[in-house]
Amino acid sequence: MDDIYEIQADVLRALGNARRLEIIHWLAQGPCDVGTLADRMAIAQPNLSQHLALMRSTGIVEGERRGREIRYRLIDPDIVRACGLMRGVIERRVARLADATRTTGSVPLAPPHSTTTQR
Amino acid sequence: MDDIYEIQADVLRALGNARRLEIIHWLAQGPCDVGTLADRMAIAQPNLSQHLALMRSTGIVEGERRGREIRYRLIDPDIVRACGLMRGVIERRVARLADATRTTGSVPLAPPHSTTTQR
DNA sequence: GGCACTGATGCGCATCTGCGCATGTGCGAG
DNA sequence: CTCGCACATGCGCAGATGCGCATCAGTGCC
Repeated sequence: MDDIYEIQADVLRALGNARRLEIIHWLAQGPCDVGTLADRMAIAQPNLSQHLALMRSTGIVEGERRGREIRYRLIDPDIVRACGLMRGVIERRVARLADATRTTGSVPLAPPHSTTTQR
Repeated sequence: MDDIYEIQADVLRALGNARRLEIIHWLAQGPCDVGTLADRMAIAQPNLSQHLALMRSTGIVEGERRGREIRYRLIDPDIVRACGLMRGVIERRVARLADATRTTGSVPLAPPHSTTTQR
């Protein structure tokens, strides 16, 4: 009755990856097969398939056979809306950071966990 | 100009954890100090501090000293809205799964990656 | 000053993730 | 039936995550 958090965390973890966010970005513009997606994203096909498998298992996307290709599509449009909200949050945060940096002349918070400079 | 996905992934990863979702749940009902939060969540204080530090570094929460306590609060209310959208997505998915299971008598998808039965 | 309290940080460990790589599987064409 | 194409899956490894534990740091009070 409370492990709804676990499930929600699974979905959010499935979204917490730049590659998968890019997948959502492309699928938000309409269904697409794996090959085309791999081509657009410049990503290895097995790697893409792994991401798609994960997103399938969490109920974010689903695939349907079309001849020998498989067309993937987003299941729930609210995923895109939620991502849009998140994006707004980020833009506001960046603006806030830029503002604080401009007025104080230094970075206000988060010395550890660089956040942006990863990988 | 495209690593906005990286930043967004950082935030979503920061939300992709049941403990941190619970933190958001409590903070959504008003600011709270660490001790009270640790008490409500039945979690070790150092562990809670680590979660809070991560959420601080991603700009989800912020803390302010109040005497010798520190009151944490959510920075952007849209985080809660996004989580609400996610919750709707999940409820719809669960309903869809239950429906498919009832009509077909078996689980329709995701044999691997059990999703719910982790840890 | 010393002390108690509140919170943050460092360390070590088990586990999970993401990737490249090789290989397996389902489909259509000949 | 066999071949080639489109995806999926298994394996192994480097790096990241979450936790318990001990310890450090800031604050108020005596």
